[in-house]
Amino acid sequence: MESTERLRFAPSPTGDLHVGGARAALFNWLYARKTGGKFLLRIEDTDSERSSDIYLKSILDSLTWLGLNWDEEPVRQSERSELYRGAVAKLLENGSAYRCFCTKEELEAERTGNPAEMTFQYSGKCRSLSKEQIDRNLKEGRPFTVRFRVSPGETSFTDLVHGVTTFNNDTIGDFIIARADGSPVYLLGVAVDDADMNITLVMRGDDHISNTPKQMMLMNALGHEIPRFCHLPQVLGPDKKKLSKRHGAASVMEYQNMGFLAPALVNFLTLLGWNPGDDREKMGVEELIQAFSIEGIAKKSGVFDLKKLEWLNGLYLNELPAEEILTLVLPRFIDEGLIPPGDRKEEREYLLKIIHLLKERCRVLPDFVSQSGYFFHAPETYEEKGVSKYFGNPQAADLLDGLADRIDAESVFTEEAAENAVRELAEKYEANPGKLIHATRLAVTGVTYGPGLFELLVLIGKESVVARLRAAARFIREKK
RNA sequence: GUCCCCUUCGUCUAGUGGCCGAGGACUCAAGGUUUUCAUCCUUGCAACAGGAGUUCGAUUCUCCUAGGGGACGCCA
Repeated sequence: MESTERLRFAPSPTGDLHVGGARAALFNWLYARKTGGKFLLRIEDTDSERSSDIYLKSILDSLTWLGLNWDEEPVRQSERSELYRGAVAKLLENGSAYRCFCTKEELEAERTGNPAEMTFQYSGKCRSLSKEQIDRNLKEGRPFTVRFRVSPGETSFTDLVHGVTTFNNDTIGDFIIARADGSPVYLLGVAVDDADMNITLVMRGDDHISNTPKQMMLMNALGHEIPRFCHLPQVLGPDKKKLSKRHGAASVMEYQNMGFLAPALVNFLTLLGWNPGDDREKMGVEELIQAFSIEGIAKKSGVFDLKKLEWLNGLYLNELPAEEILTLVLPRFIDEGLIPPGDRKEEREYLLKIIHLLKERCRVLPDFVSQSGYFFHAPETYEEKGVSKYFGNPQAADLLDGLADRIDAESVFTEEAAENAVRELAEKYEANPGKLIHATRLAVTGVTYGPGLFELLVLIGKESVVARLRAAARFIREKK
């Protein structure tokens, strides 16, 4: 059962965990868990300008929230500069790399030199500098970067989802592997670390396909074994462009805030670009691990369909015990000022009852808050289309007042009592019980939809119900 | 511009030469259930990018075209 498979997710802490990144992490994790291998984390923070620990923490928090636990201490590239320096020295020594003294300005000129061509490939100007020239430049203290010397030929690999992919090396310019300040650039870090961490399978977004030959060249030059590669399709926005903030929410944290459940997001993200081979849609994490396979990964990039996520989330929400929902929504009720801060037993019990009534009507967490205002205060307005439908009848005011009196006289206010009260009253006035039910709902909640009326009334309580019925009756009379 | 990748309903997808007059799911529409809404159930709308081949037979194989995406940085 124990396998030697080692996978990694390598985020760079320059922002919150992106949905696309999360999906890549998830696939790596699923495969590792499926095969009994290891899921490792590597923090690619070689760009000190843009990296920050705040984002690092945010990314780790999101991974944890999703349930993607990692196996070894995360590797931080910013802490391993000696390793990269050694690799650069080795490459310089064996002739695989060379110093490039071109300034940024010179390179810029090279680029804009032939705008029609748009070919951003380094000319190779410093490729064959003589030893004397190099020594002279060094002595003068001229800054330099280190470039990899791409040799002719072609580089090809068998991608686990795309099959054999081949690149002509002529189309790959000599690329920089170390900056003027000596720090390593992404390509070098990846090659060195994937080897050092004994990664057996590199699984990442397919926007990295064209980086693959470069990394292979580096690993070859360094004498490392080449891992297998598996490139995942991209996650797109509705406009078919890479998912980004423009599309609304692009980070895991935003979806968390929007009230989605982690298992629902995990389920949804797995199904985006992968399928079990049968018609299953709702799959728990264990089930996903069981069913996951590289063969099921799609080549085509997929559009993130928020509607489907909401549907799936609704399914998960529906089967979540009310107690757990309570823990999740309590802060939201407090934020909305519906209940005072703190966690008192009385409020918990009240909320629990509300959750029971609302549960199957909600798709995301905020729905619980937005649909339950009337459990805390009398409606301020009445839904317009309901008013014309149920409050238009001149008899309506009398009915509501009558119901208020009837309920007020009730000693124990139960669902049965409430139902009897409504039905008896309707009979007395020779009115349609359905009509009275609707009018009562509107009077008490202000809206025309919601949970069963009688359970609703009991939960709101006799006193409030009576007051609201009378207020509505007054509203109807004043309206005329 | 060069290179790489991709192309089945609006969206996620099944389909690996005949089982496809293309299946499922989300969305949408209609109906049923429900005191309302939601749930649930039923039904419906809706796709093989185009063109050449190969073959007795192409959604499935090959080529071309078109379209989309990605990469090309002292970012990752």
